[in-house]
Amino acid sequence: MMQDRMRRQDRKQQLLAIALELFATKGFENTKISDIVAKAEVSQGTFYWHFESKEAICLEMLEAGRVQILNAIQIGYRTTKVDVKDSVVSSMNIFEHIFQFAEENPFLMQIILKGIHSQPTLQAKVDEIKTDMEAAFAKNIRRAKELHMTNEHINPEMQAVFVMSLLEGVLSRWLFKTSSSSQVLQHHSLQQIIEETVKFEFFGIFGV
Amino acid sequence: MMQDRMRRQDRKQQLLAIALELFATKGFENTKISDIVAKAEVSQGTFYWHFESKEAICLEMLEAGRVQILNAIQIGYRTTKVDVKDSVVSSMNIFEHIFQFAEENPFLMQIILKGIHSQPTLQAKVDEIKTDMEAAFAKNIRRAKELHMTNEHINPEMQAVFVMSLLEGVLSRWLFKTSSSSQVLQHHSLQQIIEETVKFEFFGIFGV
DNA sequence: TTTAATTAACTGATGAGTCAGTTAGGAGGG
DNA sequence: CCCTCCTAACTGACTCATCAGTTAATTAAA
Repeated sequence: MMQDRMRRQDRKQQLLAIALELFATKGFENTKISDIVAKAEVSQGTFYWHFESKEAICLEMLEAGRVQILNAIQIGYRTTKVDVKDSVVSSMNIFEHIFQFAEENPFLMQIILKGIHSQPTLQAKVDEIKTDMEAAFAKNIRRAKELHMTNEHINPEMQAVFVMSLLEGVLSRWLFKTSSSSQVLQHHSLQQIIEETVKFEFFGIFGV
Repeated sequence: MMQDRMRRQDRKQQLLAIALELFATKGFENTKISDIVAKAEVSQGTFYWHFESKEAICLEMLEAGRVQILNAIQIGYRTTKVDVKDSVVSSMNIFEHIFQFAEENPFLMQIILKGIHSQPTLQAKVDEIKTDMEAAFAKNIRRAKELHMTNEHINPEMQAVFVMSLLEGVLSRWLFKTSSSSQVLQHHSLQQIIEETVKFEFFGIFGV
């Protein structure tokens, strides 16, 4: 038929976008190349003209996502903190940016949060992204410690693990609204969720 | 060959144990029925005499695991709390029991933490287990609130989300030692990890 | 002699990746 | 402005390995 021939990059982007959506909604294993090409209305050969393999397209979109996410976090960090209040505000900013990013890129975030445990190479890439995010948090906490805004005895790397865990858990439950688990977050606005999470991050269960 | 014919339950348990290990280490998708029966040194037909399908064996072992986990949590709860200190100690107990359980049942915990996102039915079962765990946490926090040991304004269900997120994150990083991500926990004893986590749970980043 | 437990060879669907051929559309020459 | 010619982009039917699940025959034990 060949009614709409595209420029190389356009078709590639189209296939990447479709694959991203299908991988996120149906899962990597349950997405056939034939599903992707059907949605793009091209033949299977076209897919393999643009991409080496099923793994290759996934790796490419994860790498693109990694860059985007780190960028979103960096933006959130652009605040000079001098006291506890600033620190809380800064943390809120980061969470807000990440949640906003997740809202704009739900498919990417779903893939990262679920992982692709059946494919070691792909899971390694997912882990790389998570590690990068955690490192960004650690850096921020280290800075807060240097400014004597936290307890002297804390280990920033360990606190980063806690913060990252918190983020992953809350983001998952917020993003996978369909899931039967944890309807709690449905009754709260995004702003409330972020506020409560950051409050917990700083003051724990006993609150302020 | 038929050198060792077993009683029904014995063979079933053997296959369940082997499947559990393989599903945890190689993943559900990457484990063939032929892998399972090879390790058990029986033929493929034997597998299907004991189990309806690959999904069925997995569902059965998840249900068995669910019962065990909830039991482990209940044990941890057997403390009467009257003040903040008791509450912290109780929380430590629960975490200790769960970590101990995870140490004794690493394969089960690995499956639950990773999820089986490619199989909706199985993932639903995993979600069920997580929801049950979260509900157990919520119950404990609700009790603490009733005893006026927490801020009046907290939402126990939401706090449970935070605690569960914390647990999932820390447990994953502790259990998947091989993973390149988060070497931090390697430098700490289990006791230290639990202590730090519970401290964060109650007092947040600013510590005591 | 019955039946619970097992075997080994089989089927059938599935889906990633291949390949020989086809066509749109732009570059360059006349 | 038209006519080649080239090749990037594309087609669709094909291959081939893989693996969940089946079945008819066989055997240990009660």
